[in-house]
Amino acid sequence: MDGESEHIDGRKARGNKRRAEIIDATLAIVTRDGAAGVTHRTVAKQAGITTSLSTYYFATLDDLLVAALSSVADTYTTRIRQIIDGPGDKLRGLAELIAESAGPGRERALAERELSTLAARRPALAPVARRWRENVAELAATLTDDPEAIAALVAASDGLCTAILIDNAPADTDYVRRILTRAIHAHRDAVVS
Amino acid sequence: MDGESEHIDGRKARGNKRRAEIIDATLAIVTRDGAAGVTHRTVAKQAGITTSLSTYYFATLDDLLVAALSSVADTYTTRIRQIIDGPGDKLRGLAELIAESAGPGRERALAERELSTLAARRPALAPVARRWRENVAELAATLTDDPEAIAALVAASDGLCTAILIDNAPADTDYVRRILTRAIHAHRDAVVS
DNA sequence: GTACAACTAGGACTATCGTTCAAATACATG
DNA sequence: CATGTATTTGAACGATAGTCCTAGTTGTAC
Repeated sequence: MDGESEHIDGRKARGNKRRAEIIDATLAIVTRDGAAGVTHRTVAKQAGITTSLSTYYFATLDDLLVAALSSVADTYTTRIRQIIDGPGDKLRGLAELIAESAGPGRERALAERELSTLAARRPALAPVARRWRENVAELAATLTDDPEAIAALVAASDGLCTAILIDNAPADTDYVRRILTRAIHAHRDAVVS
Repeated sequence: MDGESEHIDGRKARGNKRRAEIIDATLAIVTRDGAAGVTHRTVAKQAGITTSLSTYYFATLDDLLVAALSSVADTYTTRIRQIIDGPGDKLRGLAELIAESAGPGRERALAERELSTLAARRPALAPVARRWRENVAELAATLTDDPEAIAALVAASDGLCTAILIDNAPADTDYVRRILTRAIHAHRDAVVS
């Protein structure tokens, strides 16, 4: 709550490596057992360290969850920014990113969703959880000026991820791209009715 | 797993009232503290009963969570079916339902999302969690034959709920309806590019 | 080397968890 | 009333949780 919370985050150089290890272990746990499985003990065992060492770097479990969610969000932010700044078909890039949730990226996407849901309860997680949506919105903003089209694309992206994760929906890139396109490019005539 | 699991579910008439009370208490807990806050003890205290009575009706915590999620899903199923069978503008009805997530229905929608996310881990919850999407798809099927349009509407509905719950996005009914319309009614020309 | 801060280990304290159990109570049926 | 079943209680067991504490180790600046 107060300024004292930094005295743990800002250790020295060597400690940051440990921090990263602990965060990775946390994500492995979220991946395998869900956010509910994250405890100082399980994380420590996963990381091959003692329990107290985990509390040394993350005084409370919340600190640890915030750090883990931030790490996942950073990964997605980087990926989307590559798509935005890249030369190719941005919608297709986004579609590929989404479609990954069905394959190798499933566990990571699941972890992200789990932590995002957690964010609805813990204010500290909220701003981090919002980043994914903001990034997609930014990508959409390069394709259209219509704010509703942007909102539609963000909603479609999120809904498609859910469909893939929860519903095991088909995750063909072209298919995903067509649905994304549908959201962002709608004729005015069609919208009226 | 075996047939023995029914010997608790199918008590007598009086017991079903208790069951309903316990489920309501569970939803109240999920609403207030999230799914992680659901324990036999917290539920029992919320319901004003003893802990062992909660285990009497729901032998395991999973049983209780399944029952709670089923209860929420039933509510939504009923609402959507009213919209489908009703006379009015179905898309508007859906938009109203979604927009409710910002107001009085927020807690309930949050509970549903929380339990749905849980479903990704617990197979017992998965079929129940799928119902909401199937219902929306059924509604969409009354408006179009295009399977991609149906998928797009389901994705948009889900994404809009998320936006409202996590992002505190605007929840104006007309606004929501316009975005839904955009998903289901897209011109072929627009889709191409 | 000495001193000081960063880091690590191991254990302990208290709390709460899921679940079980034997005993009590309520209720219906005879 | 008697009897059996459904319901309810209160307590308990073993397991695990978050967090804290003390002592030991490592690394670095002087």
